[in-house]
Amino acid sequence: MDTLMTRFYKHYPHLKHNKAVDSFISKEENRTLIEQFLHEPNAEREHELNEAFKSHYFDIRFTAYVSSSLYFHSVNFDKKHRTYSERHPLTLDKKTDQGDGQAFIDLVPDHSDSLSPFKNYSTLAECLEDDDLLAGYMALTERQQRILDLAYVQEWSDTEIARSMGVSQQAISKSHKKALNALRTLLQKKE
DNA sequence: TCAGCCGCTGACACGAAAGT
DNA sequence: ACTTTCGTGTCAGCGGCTGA
Repeated sequence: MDTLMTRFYKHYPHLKHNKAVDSFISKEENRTLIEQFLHEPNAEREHELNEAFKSHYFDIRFTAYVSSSLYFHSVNFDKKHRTYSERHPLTLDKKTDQGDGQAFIDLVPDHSDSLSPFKNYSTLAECLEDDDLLAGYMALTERQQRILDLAYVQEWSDTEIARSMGVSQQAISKSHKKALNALRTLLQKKE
């Protein structure tokens, strides 16, 4: 590798310390091209080498362009978002008169624990009001019904359901999805 | 940036029930 | 008896999210 670079820079001393050239040489396929050119220099091989370098240089510039575009786009987005929020604060985002820096939103009690619509039920059958949906639910296997009950009434994760049923999370995920697909198919047929 | 957790998916296997 | 279909299982791998 060292000898290759020494020989290469002997041909092109002006390219020494050029980062683009260094990264070009670091690639195995490019080293092979250089090796071939140095071993038997001719116009065809030089052209091949030049084309490979052009392609490599384009990649570098393209990556840099995309990277800087993403950076500036996100910075601009953040600036616009902040400016808009400051000019048009939502009622709940406004500061209170208390002088403690609190916003109205901070005074709203969090009732998220009691938001579950099925808190007072133990199975989906007890709370489904749509007849078609209920019929679809009843057509599922007992196991699938059980999984839907735990997932939507008790709000358990697949992992928790799996643990309680003594099977893997993947098995629950699969049955869960299958049950939903069965329900969807049944409802589509009814429409 | 990385590790851990969670959920999803594909591949493959097995047993039971239904169909031929 | 054999084949097909269905429900269910595991394993491996991937991606998204989150907290350290």
